[in-house]
Amino acid sequence: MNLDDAAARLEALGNPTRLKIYRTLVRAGAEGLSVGRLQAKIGIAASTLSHHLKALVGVGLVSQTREGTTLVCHTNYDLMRGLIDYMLEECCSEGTCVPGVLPKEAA
Amino acid sequence: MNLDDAAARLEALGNPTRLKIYRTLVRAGAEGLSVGRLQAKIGIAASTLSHHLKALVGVGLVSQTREGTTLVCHTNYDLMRGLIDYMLEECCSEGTCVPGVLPKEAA
DNA sequence: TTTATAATTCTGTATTTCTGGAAATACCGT
DNA sequence: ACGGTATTTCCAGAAATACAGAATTATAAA
Repeated sequence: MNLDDAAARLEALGNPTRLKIYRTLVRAGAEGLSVGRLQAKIGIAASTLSHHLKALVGVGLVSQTREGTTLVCHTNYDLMRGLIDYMLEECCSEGTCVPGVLPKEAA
Repeated sequence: MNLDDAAARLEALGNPTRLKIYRTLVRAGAEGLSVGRLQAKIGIAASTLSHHLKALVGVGLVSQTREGTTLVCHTNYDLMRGLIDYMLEECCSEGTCVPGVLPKEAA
């Protein structure tokens, strides 16, 4: 993952409403959650939720599968793990965050 | 760390310029980097850099100590570690991201 | 084809963000 | 106090974001 992709994903998560959406989807587990159920849980206008979901889907953190008229949303664990790895490798240093993790381009 | 604080910090890192600033500071190591040296490395206007630094300092990810006329910037590893822990605990689930990590409010 | 449900897109408004030049401030040496 | 270097604040414009009501599309059932 490069810096721009990481920044885009951090930005997507860097909004309280979107972070809440993402966390709610994580807690829904493997079966995911439909947009409608998500709206009921979060309590925001459908159009607003749709915009936020579009942002999360756009950076790959969330994926959607259609089941009839309903759209089911899932979190993409691999991508989240990749993002966390990026932060550990690029934004931590010399074991100060996690023992054994070294920056790739250390001085 | 609560959701709003996490979101604020993710937002601070969710800008390519600020993420680059943060990563540059991490790579500078324990001695940190002055604002001037940072500007030379990043190559943006001083006022722009100052705005971005203010954002990073505001959420606690970066701290500054004055040494004469120069301001030296340091990353706050503890806070970054706390942010990563938040993501692992709240945004991953059932060992899918990291084995052994469970959400606090699992169904 | 009509009806109903689910979700998105359209539209508009208010607010915020990003950027950097110019001016102001902070600190130090003389 | 003065001069010089370092950094911030002030200001403004362009662009992006957040929000939500209204209209539209997508899908399925009758």
